[in-house]
Amino acid sequence: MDVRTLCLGVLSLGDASGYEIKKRLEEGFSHFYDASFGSIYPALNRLQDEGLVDCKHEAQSKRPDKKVYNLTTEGRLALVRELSDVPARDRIRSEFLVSMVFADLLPASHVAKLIDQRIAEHRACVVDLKEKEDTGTSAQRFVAGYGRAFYEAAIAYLEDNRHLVESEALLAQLSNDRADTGNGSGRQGPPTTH
Amino acid sequence: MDVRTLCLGVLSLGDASGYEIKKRLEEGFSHFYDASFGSIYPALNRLQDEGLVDCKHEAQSKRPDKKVYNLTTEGRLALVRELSDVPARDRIRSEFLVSMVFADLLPASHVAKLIDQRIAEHRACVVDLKEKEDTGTSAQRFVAGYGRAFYEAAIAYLEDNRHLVESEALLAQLSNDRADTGNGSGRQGPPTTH
DNA sequence: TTATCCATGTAAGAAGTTACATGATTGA
DNA sequence: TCAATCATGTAACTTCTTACATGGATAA
Repeated sequence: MDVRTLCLGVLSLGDASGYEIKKRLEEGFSHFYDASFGSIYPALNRLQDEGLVDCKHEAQSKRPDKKVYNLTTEGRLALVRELSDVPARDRIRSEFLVSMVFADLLPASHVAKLIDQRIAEHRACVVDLKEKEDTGTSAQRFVAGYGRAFYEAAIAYLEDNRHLVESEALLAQLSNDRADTGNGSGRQGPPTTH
Repeated sequence: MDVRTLCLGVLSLGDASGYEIKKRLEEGFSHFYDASFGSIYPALNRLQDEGLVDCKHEAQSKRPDKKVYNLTTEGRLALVRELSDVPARDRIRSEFLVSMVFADLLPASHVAKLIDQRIAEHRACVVDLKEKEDTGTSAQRFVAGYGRAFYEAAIAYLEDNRHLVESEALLAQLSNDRADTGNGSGRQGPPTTH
């Protein structure tokens, strides 16, 4: 799944310019996909070369022409073909979770702050998604609800279990404080693997 | 957060070769990060050039030398510095959710199959993570639990709400069947934006 | 006998981001 | 006056993946 397919998808919901496609992605997809202008504009030009989209120029005063794209029949077929493929597994890159794995290398207060921030962000996402559950197609509401279910579960988990990483970080710190003559690490040696 | 930092992180849990780093990432991080050999080996060489890791060659019969890396003091500092940065937002690429947004372009049976598969995959993940909650550091168990909370919430949501996309797909199909004289799309025109 | 594990590495290519160029309009 | 919105586009760069090269050992 690449930016091209994403553009086709957005266009299947209504004609749009590159600029508008970006906006609609931000509104409807930002929780699980995004794309920059630097990838959208070249993608649209290529889609047009390949006959998957059509484009009408709308002259504007003192601004570049607005190029409003629409799906061709071929484009719609290409989209359906793409969506019919078995979807690749979700790819998640979470720096937050990486930080949590290594929480005992960080000051306990920092870990607490990271978790506070994360909970606040997730609460904001819940509010955002609640609004979206009142708009769009049934499918869009379904996806918004899915997102909300995730954020709410994450908030509950973090609140219930944060002590696990916060107390560990605290212990590691104490151990570091005592270990001024040590190797600079309060951690135990490597876990015996195998 | 890049592969380099990930390598430093894994090494903070114990010395390892590039090959072993890959294995440990698969075991402990695969749900929210991954890396291929093609990125790990060059990363380790660069880290060594920069003095962030050290390396001992272990001769092996009939195989390339095993290069066992360990963090230097500088490397440990670099890791802590990296983890202390405000983490970037999670990046999630979910082809599954994209397919769900456009569910009404697909046959209802296909949508049902996608959801069945997804639920099965998530159940497998839950089993996998439950095991991990019995091993590793407290922080690793915390992260495994976080993952499990997510998958369980996702399963529950999909089971409770799948009818929203499945019936929509069915309706769209019926509408398509009737619209043989139309524009090839059973969809309504673009939603009025603004 | 076929596949998987071990073990490292390179090169080509894909796909994207960031930063820039251009520039009027509008709201705080 | 400063930032944001609208509007498209290019070029340099980063980062990662995929595929390949090499090849013995071991398990199904």
